[in-house]
Amino acid sequence: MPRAGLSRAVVVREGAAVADEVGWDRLTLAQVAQRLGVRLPSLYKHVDGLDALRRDIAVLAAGQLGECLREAAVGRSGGDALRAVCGAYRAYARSHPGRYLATIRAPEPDDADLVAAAEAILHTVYAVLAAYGLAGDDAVDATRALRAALHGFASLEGAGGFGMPQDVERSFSRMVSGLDAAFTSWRSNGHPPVVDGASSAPSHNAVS
Amino acid sequence: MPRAGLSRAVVVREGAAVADEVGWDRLTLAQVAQRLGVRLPSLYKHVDGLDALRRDIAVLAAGQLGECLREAAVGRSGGDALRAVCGAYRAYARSHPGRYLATIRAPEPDDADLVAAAEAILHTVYAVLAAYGLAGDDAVDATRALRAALHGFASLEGAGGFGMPQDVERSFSRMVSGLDAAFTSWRSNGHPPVVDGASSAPSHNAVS
DNA sequence: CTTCTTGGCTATTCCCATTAGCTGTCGTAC
DNA sequence: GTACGACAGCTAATGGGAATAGCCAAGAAG
Repeated sequence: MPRAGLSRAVVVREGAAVADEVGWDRLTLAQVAQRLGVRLPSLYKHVDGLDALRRDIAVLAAGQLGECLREAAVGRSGGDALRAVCGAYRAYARSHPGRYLATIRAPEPDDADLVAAAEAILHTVYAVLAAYGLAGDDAVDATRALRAALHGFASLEGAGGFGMPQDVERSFSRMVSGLDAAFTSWRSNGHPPVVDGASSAPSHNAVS
Repeated sequence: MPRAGLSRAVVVREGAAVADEVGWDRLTLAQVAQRLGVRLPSLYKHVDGLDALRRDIAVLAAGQLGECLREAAVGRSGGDALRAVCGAYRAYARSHPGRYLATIRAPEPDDADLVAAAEAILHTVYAVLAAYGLAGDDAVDATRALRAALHGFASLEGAGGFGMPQDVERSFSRMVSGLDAAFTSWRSNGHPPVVDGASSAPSHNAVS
């Protein structure tokens, strides 16, 4: 019975690799064990089951993503920084699709490590937005819009949702330009309430 | 052995309900069968397994979402229509979280029904964008940005990603206003390439 | 060398998806 | 009204993954 030299870090790293290759939702302990040349139950000596492994991968990924964003932002500001951060975000999502999806799940409030990693990302984003003169509630709204646009783009791209032949790079570049323009004139006035679909007209179809 | 009166439509409807309640990724044939008062293998008389059920739910959901968007857009134009459509999109995602996620997966090109449902949605979006004078490649880019923003917002909201106390309604309204402004001045010039995170600086961390 | 810790193992249980084959039911033809 | 055939739902069985319990040897500590 030669020792395999496992550790939590090794298992998590391999789990992240598996997630990137087969997809976040198809991540399986069996696959991780096989690739480590070990029987499945052995993993339980290092990780508390599949859910715990997912959480650990999320911590790893959030840390890596945060580091990528920080490196992209450093030394730049304004639209320059925004472009760099957006590009780094998309690059990470493309190169590590499994890890990337791991970063989306909201952390449990009592999960200190994951919360810290998420806050590091937020910190970089706030720094970028500060160059636009945004702070407080304005910054919160802008951050949400930025995250939505970036995550939506990365997520749809990863799911193969951009089927049309037009250049995806250009679409992304234009979206980022739109964000830049929006943040440049990001004032709190004149935002009429959005009409809710359900109340805008009686529904004839079977949506319950 | 009293007949349960099942049919493909009934199974798919119940599957959609289960997906909304327990989550798209936790959808299980066993749960659907139990709620229909039937043994699991009986479902195979109406549906070709779990993957096929997921596809059928996707068709159902895409049709419903498309109908909601169409109803929201009818009789409006410009920013008015944009607001209504965005609101309807988010309302659907909130009220049917499981079905909603089903609509994201890109349809197989040979899946006529699903492609048709997706194109119906696209048709409504194009109609809205036409009021901004957008067509051709401009419309494609704008559509991608719109879908990214809407999907990202809905997805993050559904995942509990907006943890801060600030009003989410207002954040959404402001994002839609940003889209409106962006589409109003959506010209094809002056979009410098986005800097890729990996090439912007040597990476010190272990991202592979 | 002895001892204790512990990493990896086998064995087992449970749950879900899937397939094979049986049987009772219901619509239909006569 | 009865016989028949299609078929809906069933039981049984297989395979795979997650998780737990308990064994046993490797390797460090003394």
